[in-house]
Amino acid sequence: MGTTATKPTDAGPGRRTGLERADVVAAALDLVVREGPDALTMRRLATELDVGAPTIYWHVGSRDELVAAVVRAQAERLAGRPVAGTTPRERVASAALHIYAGAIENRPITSLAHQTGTTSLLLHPLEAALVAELEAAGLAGPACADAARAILVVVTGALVLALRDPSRFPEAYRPDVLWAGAEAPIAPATRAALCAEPDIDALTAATVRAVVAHHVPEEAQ
Amino acid sequence: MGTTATKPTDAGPGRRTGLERADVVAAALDLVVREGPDALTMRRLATELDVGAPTIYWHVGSRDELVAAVVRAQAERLAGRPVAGTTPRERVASAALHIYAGAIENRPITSLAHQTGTTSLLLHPLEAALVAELEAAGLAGPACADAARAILVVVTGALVLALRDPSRFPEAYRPDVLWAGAEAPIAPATRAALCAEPDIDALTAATVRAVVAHHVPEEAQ
DNA sequence: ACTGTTCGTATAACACTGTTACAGAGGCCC
DNA sequence: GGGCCTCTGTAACAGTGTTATACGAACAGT
Repeated sequence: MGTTATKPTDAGPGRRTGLERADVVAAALDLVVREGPDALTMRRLATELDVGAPTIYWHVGSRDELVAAVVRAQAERLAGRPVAGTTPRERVASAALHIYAGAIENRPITSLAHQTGTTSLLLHPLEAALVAELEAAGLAGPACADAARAILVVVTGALVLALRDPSRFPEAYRPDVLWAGAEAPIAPATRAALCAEPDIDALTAATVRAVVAHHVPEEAQ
Repeated sequence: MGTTATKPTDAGPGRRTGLERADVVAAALDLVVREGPDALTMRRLATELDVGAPTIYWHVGSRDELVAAVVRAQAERLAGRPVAGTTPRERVASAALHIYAGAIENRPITSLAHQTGTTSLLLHPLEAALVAELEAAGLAGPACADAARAILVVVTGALVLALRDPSRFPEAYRPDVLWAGAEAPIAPATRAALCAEPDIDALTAATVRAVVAHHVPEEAQ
């Protein structure tokens, strides 16, 4: 009789699930998209994949590495968008705003990148697309790199502003409350404008265009 | 004999330490400055104050509130710096760069603000100083608020860039490695410039000035 | 067919984290 | 004295990232 039958069960130390690193990263990305950055827990992800926690570690090494891989995966998904516009300035601004929009649309992953300090990883494709357009516009070398970085700075700052969640800190520290109670002598109209919720998309677009105009020469005509 | 002598010991549930909320916040700020944002643990802070962990909660409510208070305290420390320059543009740019410099000098707290999404709390004094200078330059209402926010976006983005720590993500994702291996057709000079470590201070100063020039009219003379 | 090595996985634990339930002293007011 | 409020300690809960260990399955060599 089969004392220890060793039946081909699908649970136990020896079973192979055919899991690969890419599968783990994909599942992690999916989990973050579905349930937000805080849901990305090693045990939670392991459960999602019907696997034990150490298996995750075997495949991806550590949580930091996993997050970096997830952010990179998202960055590559964002990279494909076509650039619009006819003049060099329009095309450069378009490249910048596309990635901004893509990051906004996928809030959870962008937040994850922020929390872990990997924003620059997420935005790397933006830099690449920018560099391509900037070189097409005639820039090269350090001038080109500086222009790309300046635009990147604006997009990064805009993302921080757009993704901030005032519900996380206490009532008294909400921006509008802060402005309403500021003792500095501010004109009433200005104070009201500061208390109101900003139109971040418009602000971003205008600021990006200003910085682009500062670096990209106007088209010769 | 004193069976339960209740000697005036300085340990036990009933003792008063004279601790106040402000002390807790100050100790937390000090701890972060000395040992970095990750050292700010409720138990660690409690040990630092020679007190039990629940005492911290009694005074500050939760970690989120504590962090917000710490960031606010740092923000107020940053607010005092005098603004330099004679023309309105110079003065506005000076106010922005002062806070940028202050945030850079206190990396740990700035990182803490970043990780917890309270950057806008840290930068609020910047906004206030900016608004004062912008109004002095003749701006008011929405135009003034937009200008302040645009400049704030640049400073925020610059801080993210300046504080990123490449040692946190794996070798293959370091910016220079990424650029060296990018398959896009980039001119060699540009590629070299992208691989090099950027001069973030100079980049920030130039970008701030560009955005300031976009919002603040040139001085009538 | 037998071995031995490598791969991939599970169980169980460690050292943490934020947070809270509870109890109990000390001071205050009546 | 009694009662209340303030503050504090002990102990725990549920959760985190991570690792030591063991163990089965697949493959390689003879």
